[in-house]
Amino acid sequence: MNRFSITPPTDFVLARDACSYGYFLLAPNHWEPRTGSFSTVMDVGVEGEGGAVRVHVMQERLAGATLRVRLDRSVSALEAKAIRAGLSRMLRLDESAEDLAGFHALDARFKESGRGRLMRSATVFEDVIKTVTSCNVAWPSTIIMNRRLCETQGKASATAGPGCGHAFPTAARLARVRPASLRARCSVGYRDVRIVELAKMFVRGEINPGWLESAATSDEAIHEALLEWPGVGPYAAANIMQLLGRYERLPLDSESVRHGRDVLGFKGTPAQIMKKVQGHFAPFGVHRFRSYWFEVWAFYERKRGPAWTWERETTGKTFTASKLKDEDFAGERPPTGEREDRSTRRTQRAQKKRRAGETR
DNA sequence: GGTAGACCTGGACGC
DNA sequence: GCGTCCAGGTCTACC
Repeated sequence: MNRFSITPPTDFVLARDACSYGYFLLAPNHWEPRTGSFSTVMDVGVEGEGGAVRVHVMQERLAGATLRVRLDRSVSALEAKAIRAGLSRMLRLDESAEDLAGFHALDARFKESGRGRLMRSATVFEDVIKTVTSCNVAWPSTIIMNRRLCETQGKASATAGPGCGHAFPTAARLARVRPASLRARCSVGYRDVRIVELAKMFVRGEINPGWLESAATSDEAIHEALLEWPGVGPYAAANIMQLLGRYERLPLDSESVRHGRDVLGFKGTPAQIMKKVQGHFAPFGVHRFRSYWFEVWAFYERKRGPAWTWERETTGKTFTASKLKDEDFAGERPPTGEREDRSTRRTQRAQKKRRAGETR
């Protein structure tokens, strides 16, 4: 079998729902704007055996239309089942139109566009590592880290194709890598030890995806557990929770401060603005991350056009707080005073450093 | 509990 | 072309 079809939820639109979160721009995923098709590479075989599979998904431009899935090699029924499960997780095919109605009832702004699903990875492990690679780094570096993780540690697909030709590495694979090797080959920097340790925790069963994805597990229990993991702080924990489909916590970062200040008009220190952003989205209750995210996403789309037109190597690399802040958008240019503040702070730091050197 | 500084990389910037 | 600075979230030491 090298092709099959999937019946998605009645309101599912591939271009909208796949291009709904930054991970659609990260390897091994690839969105092709010209054809409106999504592809990825999945490692569905037994560890050490067989190659990865390139998976290509298309849909007619019609909500709820059948998803046509094409593979670059023939797969067994078991492998096909794993590919279906992976795609279902990535594209949130388990979230029906009725499920999203609850969100739209709380936040009617996104009812017309139908926004509600957030693209994620095929496995919890990949979501966790992708989150760690997005911490304390500009977005272009996250793109590089994920590409190199796939190219150097992931299983190769049988054929060449668009984007990365390798699957995302499994936990078993990353648990065996020396941290120094990961740092040298994948540019992950000090995250090397944390990534390998997380992989080992998955392999040893100390992190149990089943427990994390079980509806019986409380948000509080998961949040508490996540904060114990290496490389996972408040931002990463909240982000992993939204990837698990738990939208009540906001992963607030520097980008949230930019949004609070530039779009919502909040004033104050970054900490004060974050508090105001928290309060602003509180009325959206269990869906507050969706409200927050699609508001941010709408801002990006006003700047760069619809997400389904973005390409990883061009538009996709321009999403950094500093780039968005410094751009000369009509009516949204940062106040001159702020630019002067940045320049002044830089000069003051240089002076402080020089003084420190003189007193040594 | 709050704060300062180190961690590491790619990109921006000044010379 | 080279050197320096900056942004980014987590972690640890210290008060």
